[in-house]
Amino acid sequence: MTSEPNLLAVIQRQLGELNKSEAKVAKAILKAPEEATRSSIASLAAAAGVSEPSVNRFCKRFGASGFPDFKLQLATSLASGVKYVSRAVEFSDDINTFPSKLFDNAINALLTAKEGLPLKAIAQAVDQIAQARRVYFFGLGTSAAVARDAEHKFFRFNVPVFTHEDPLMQRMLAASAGVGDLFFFISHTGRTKVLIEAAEIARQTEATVVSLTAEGSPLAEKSHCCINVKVEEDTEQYLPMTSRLVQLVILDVLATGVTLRRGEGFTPHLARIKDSLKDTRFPTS
Amino acid sequence: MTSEPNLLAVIQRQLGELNKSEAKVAKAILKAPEEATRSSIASLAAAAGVSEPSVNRFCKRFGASGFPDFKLQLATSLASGVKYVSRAVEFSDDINTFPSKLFDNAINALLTAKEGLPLKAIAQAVDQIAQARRVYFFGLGTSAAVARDAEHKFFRFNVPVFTHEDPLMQRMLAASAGVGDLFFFISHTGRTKVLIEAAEIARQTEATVVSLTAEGSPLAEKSHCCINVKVEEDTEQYLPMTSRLVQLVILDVLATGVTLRRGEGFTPHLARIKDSLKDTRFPTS
DNA sequence: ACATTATGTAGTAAATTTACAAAATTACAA
DNA sequence: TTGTAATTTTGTAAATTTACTACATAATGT
Repeated sequence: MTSEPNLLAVIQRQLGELNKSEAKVAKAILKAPEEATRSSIASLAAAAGVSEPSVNRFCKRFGASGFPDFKLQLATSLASGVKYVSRAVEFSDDINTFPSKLFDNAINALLTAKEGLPLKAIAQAVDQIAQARRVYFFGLGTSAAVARDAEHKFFRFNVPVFTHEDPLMQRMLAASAGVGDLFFFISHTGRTKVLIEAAEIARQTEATVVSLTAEGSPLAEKSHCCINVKVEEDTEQYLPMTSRLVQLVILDVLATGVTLRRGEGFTPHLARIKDSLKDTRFPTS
Repeated sequence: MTSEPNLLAVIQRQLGELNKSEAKVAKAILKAPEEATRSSIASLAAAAGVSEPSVNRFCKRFGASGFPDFKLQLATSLASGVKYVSRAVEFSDDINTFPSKLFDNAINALLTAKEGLPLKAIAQAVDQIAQARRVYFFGLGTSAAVARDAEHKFFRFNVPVFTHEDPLMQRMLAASAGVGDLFFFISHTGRTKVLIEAAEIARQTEATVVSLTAEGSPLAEKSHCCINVKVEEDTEQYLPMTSRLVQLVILDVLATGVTLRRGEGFTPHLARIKDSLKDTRFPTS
């Protein structure tokens, strides 16, 4: 399978090297690519003002086996290239439009994050968490909720986890850290002063510092291991919505990674925790 | 433009409602989707063991104008890179496979949720939150973290918000509620006893009870307004991962809804809060 | 003016769709 | 239950649309 990233770009680039009728076809496609994927060879030929075989030859020139194959490649190219463009919510939006927009943005953020996952850093973090004697999840503001979620999740893996939203507690805990302690900092911007200070303090001990934050940020620089999240979010104008979703999924990934490392023998332990919750719930009818 | 984001997920979901030969076609496609986009109607019919018109009817059932159009939609759907059907992580997975699986599952959950958004309930909830004198977000376990996130978010809208993870506090607050108070319960299963009890207590006062939980659950029944989340998650075997993501986005939707109701005049207020955080961060270099 | 390349015409093969008939399923009454 | 009518489902065959090939003509360059 050809892994050309964007067929349209390729066509655009080769425009000069094409002969007259091929160029006509190219222009017609570049003008209305979506439409081209839906039209027949006859209608595209008409739109370009050339004959059908010319269109066919054009397709073959670009590596397709024929017109249908070309349409397919074009469609895939359009889908992966355009994706869902993040759309900002406007004041003119109503109940029928803005919820979908927010969902689209969320989905888009996850798609983007998935493509650029820092697998190496993740694997390293999994190792460090699995080996840690104690894990502290620290975050502030929105990231505090993420830290809380992480606590719940990792707790089930028999890892002694702690969370604190209070910056002073975070500092004190960081100061009294030692070998086997792991400090996991969560921050979208990586620029929150008090959090960076706590990381700095932890760094002066023998503890391990891991962070889930923006690449190249002050927080990232203080860390032994940094998991970079690439989420383009206009934090200046809007509240952080999508970044914390990505953070949560990455924490799921880390938790899952730790479980996988433990192997199948660990599942009974999870089942036991599950059972302990049984009596707190009404049974399913 | 058809706004179906993921054709394969739709097919997967409707599998039960299809008749025999349509189901055969569906299975053949789900088994080898990539191949289906490249094959002719004849070969796909052969692969599925049905006649050509059956394949054609199948395509039309899913909103396509015919087989070629269907192939196109399928191709676009595949191009987005999401592996449609939620796939469980296996112990044989490694760092290269399981992170993508988790992301795919998360994306899928959001896609599915987006399709079946209970807009009416959401609009109603927005109304009630906007009118409330005080809003309490209650959740336990994983949902406590979601409640905490909601608190952070709504706080910015000048709505007096409160969260408590302690079931006893939740009961006491519920008991002393009055007109203008709104209790927002968050629970994936809707079957957590102590939470339902708190909802029951709140219901006996003049407060409004809203819940974000499973349809038809005991908690939903106690509520004036229930936002149903349709997330098929094997909570018995795995930990809830995707449901809380959906919950978070829905809370974003609610918060956005409240902002939109307030109108443009409210933006300065948000800007002020934003500014108050300025000094806590290192400036961007 | 010749060779070469480019383009179009017309015919052919293939693929898709439609119309209709047979088969299977369901609903209902005896 | 069992048989029968109504309905739905499925397949066959013909019609139509679509794409491709071979060849002829036109354009271009030498």
